[in-house]
Amino acid sequence: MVKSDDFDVRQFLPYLLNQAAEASSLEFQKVYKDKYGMLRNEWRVLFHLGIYGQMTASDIGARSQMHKTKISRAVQRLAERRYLTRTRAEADRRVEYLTLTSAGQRVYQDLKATAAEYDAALTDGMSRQEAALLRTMLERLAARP
Amino acid sequence: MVKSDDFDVRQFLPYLLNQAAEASSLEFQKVYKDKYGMLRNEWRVLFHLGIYGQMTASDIGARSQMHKTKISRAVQRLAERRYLTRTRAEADRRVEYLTLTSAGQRVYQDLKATAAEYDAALTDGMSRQEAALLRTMLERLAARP
DNA sequence: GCTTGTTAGTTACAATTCCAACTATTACAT
DNA sequence: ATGTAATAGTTGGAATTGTAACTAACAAGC
Repeated sequence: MVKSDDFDVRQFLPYLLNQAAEASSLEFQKVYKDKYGMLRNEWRVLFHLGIYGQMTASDIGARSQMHKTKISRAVQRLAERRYLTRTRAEADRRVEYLTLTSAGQRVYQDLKATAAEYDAALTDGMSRQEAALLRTMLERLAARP
Repeated sequence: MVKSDDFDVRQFLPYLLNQAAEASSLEFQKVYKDKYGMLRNEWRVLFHLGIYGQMTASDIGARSQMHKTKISRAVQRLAERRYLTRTRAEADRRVEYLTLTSAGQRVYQDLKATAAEYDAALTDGMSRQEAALLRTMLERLAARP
């Protein structure tokens, strides 16, 4: 049983997380949006493919927690821009393998470099331990069912 | 200059923040959504009024970083449900003072109690220092311009 | 008084997202 | 083999959000 009288909702973790997430996303969004006309879901799909190489849409879903309709639409737009190619699996023709084109690879590398810089700026005031602890806690929070 | 070769985008702070924020929001959303048919922006407006008492829409905007159209629409819906009342300011008739009705107060108290419990569950694995540090870092990240 | 500029809040329309239903294909059990 | 269920991914329409333009009221300078 928790007393709510002395609980300050301003300290509510989901609220703080959303504020921090929105603030930091908005700034980085400028990069992939203004430079490449991409949406957040497209950037996410792109970077999953950049990290893991060839994947199916459901692989991405499993890794990213993104809903399959978001993935489907992001993949469509990335395919239109020729950042990735889709290949039907011979063994199971429901499945499509997604692979970055070399143009897609280049965009990924560029965005990754910018992300690295921006991440460094975000963790600027923190000690190395603090930054590491923050990431660990965020991962734990994201993973909880 | 940051080397991006050894930067793992999976550790990218905006990404982790979004994952954690989405995961934790989704669970709490069930409460205000299923129980009171509210959207996230409405819950946010409600809890600002719960904390600070009477406020104007722009007060809420300044505190919450929410865009004014979000606030405007959230206020409309909360007013329809009779969770708040709007009063024109005599001195400056552009301004409206927003105040929770007693029904709104009750909803706020209930949601606040649930939030307290949920927050306790989220910080369950953490030490008191870790939780405090996390909140501080999130506040800093949210506040950066 | 009359411009010109600013601020509070709303509205319109386009872009996104959500949700549920859908197609196509495979798996599995009888 | 045949009916039933499960899975991969797509699509349509409703709900929500974003963006920019808008109204109304105030403020300041002339």
